[in-house]
Amino acid sequence: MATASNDVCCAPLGSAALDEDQATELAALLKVLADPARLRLLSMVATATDGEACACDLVEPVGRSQPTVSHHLSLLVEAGLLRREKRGRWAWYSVVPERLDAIRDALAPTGAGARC
Amino acid sequence: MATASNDVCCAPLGSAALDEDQATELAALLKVLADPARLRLLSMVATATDGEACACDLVEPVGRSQPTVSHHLSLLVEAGLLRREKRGRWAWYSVVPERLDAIRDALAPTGAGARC
DNA sequence: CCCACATATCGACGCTTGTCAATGTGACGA
DNA sequence: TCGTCACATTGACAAGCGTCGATATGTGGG
Repeated sequence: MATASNDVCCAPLGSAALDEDQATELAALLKVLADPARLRLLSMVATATDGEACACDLVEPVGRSQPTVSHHLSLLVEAGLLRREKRGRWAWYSVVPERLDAIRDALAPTGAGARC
Repeated sequence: MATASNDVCCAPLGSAALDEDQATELAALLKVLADPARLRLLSMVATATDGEACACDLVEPVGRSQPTVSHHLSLLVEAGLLRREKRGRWAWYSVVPERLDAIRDALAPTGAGARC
């Protein structure tokens, strides 16, 4: 439920004080990033060749159990930061750069770029 | 203890896969941001006139008790995101823009700017 | 001095979350 | 069809965190 219907865009921190709803939405997105395992998974996918990585290649290097990795990947997908594509019995993940850009813009001191 | 000795700089997500230590450090910093009350406090200080705000003017609009607000402000200061200056019996807070920039750079897809 | 005020600290409470072992669900190959 | 492999889901547990009331600390005014 509530599968990344969010659009954090257009709310730079320095342009206007956030109300409770905006803050809750942005906090929820940042909370997904604020975990070592998920940051590592995201960076591993981001730096993978061809821009995508198979889940089977992520479990061992991240140093967590397979269910834990699957759980983190699901959170990243649900937050719109990763895209999942099943091929046969493997799951391939790729980054959604726009989503990361939206976060960075939300943290901008000024009115952000011409994105909005 | 460990009062913001961090320098998250120079580790863009998309340039190389983060190791456990880098990920833990960046996650700790993001975790401070990933809370509605702290995001609101940060944005209120950022948009305040003269770039600084008195704690007494933050308690009521943020809708939390005074001890809770004080706690969140302390976390933001400890993370290096806010600067605290005591004047008489009041505490004035101002943002540390470089710190926010460092976070945004760490989330950059490429090798970031010429900051490093 | 003593009191009022602004802020910080303490102690406690529920809720959230990261983690794993065990199990479920499909997809391929023999 | 059966077994194996890749991945997701479930259930449970400990640790962390946001919150508040009560209290401590420190500052200025009368």
